[in-house]
Amino acid sequence: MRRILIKNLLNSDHPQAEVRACGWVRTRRDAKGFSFLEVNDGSCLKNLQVIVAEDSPAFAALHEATTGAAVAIGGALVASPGAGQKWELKAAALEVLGPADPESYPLQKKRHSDEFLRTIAHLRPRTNKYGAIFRIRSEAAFAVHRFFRERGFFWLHSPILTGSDCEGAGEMFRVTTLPHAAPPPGGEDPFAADFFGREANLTVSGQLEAELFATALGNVYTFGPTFRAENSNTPRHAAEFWMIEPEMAFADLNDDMDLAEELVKAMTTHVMEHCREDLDLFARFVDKELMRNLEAIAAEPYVRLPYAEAVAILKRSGRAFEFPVDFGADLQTEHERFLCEEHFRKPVIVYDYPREIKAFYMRLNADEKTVAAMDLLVPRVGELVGGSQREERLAVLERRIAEAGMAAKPYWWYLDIRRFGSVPHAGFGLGFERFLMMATGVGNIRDVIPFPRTPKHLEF
RNA sequence: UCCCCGAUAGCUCAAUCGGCAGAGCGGGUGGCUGUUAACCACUAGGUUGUAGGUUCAAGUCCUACUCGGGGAGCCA
Repeated sequence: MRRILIKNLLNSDHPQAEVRACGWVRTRRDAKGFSFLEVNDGSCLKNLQVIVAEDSPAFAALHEATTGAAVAIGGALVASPGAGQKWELKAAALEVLGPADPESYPLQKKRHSDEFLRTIAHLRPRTNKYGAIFRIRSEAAFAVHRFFRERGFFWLHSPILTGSDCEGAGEMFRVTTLPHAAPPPGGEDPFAADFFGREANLTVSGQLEAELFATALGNVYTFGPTFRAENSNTPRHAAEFWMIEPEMAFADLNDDMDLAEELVKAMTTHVMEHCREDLDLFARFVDKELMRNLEAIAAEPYVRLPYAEAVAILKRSGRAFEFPVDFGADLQTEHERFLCEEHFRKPVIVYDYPREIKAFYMRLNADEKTVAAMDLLVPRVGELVGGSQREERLAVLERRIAEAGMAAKPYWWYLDIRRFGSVPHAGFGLGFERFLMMATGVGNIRDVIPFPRTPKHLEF
């Protein structure tokens, strides 16, 4: 008999005489004459309550059905006389597919700390909280694709391996097939004997490739893993993380801010509509304010604030910041938090940053002092989105590359786009894990990605 | 990379001034006619992160290291 997902059994609108359910035992409660098994198959947060009576053939295997064991149960889905669940499964047959030694199985019914669960990341999805996180993660990814598809964007598979060593988004991971022990002789090209015959790295961003395709397909987005070899040790950074990077042709900074706001709202709304039960767990145990915050993020317009005004607000605040606020200096974490958590109490988009503190490819504004860049800041998470209108004027871009002290030659293809049919275009990057932190209230990026990669951590 | 805090049973934590290392949960055994973070009784479980030092005596004080957490920088 084919198994039925527990999610579907629990949503049944009628009793069923013969069903088969499979899953992992969360806990067993023995009474005189029968036992209750709580079985979870990952299809939803809730467990299926299974009744195993002493006089049932299922009883023989019960002693092995301990916490963590994989079981298959055949029986009748009947209305539960007890409070707390609508349906329960009266077992006629019980098979323990994979036992779990209760002495050494590390998960117990009671709450574990996130720190401990990180050390058993292979088992943590079997807990309520992590099961919920990764169901939400899957649904949020679906929301991304749905959002862009509905708007005529094409999903661009930007490369993971890249030959450009100068994307300016942070330290890169080197990719090589050369043996460790054989450093190339001095003077020669150290990469000549390597797989690609030149330096290769893992991508830090698909933006440049997305720009190329935006000038052909119009509107595109990338959604995949990116890699940064920064020695960042914070709850908001990982060496491998997923990023969503849309790029629009014939678009300016206002279009860019509109798109970012719409995307965050659509992802939030989608998760609220499709992950109600899982989100509830976070609203109850992780962040009491969660639902109210998400409703505001999904519905209220975001503040749009030129950088110069942000600086003025911070100066007027009378707040003693650890780092002084001044035009020309980048906003510090404490400044960003003040703006969106205390002053406005909602998401804030800061735009038109001083040119000196932003990347070379951002479009120079008419004032020649600022660039058309924007950051979307959200309470608790900080920078969720960073984007800009791109510099489409060849001469200006070449000047900016020179000013940044960079060589123009490796960018020949990037500059070609400005030579042939150049158009105004804009895009941004949204950190997928940071969105998940915002959506669930989880405070550490390592807990919203299945197998976190951070400095000195590559287990699993 | 810098600053701060921490590490005691499988997990979460206690241990007063430096003086016998404990509890809850989890595990095991038994009990209980419907439980649902079940309940009741009994029970096993420890090189106090590692290495050194001070002391009659160190979980407790000192030094170094390892690991974990928080904050900062870098960013998404």
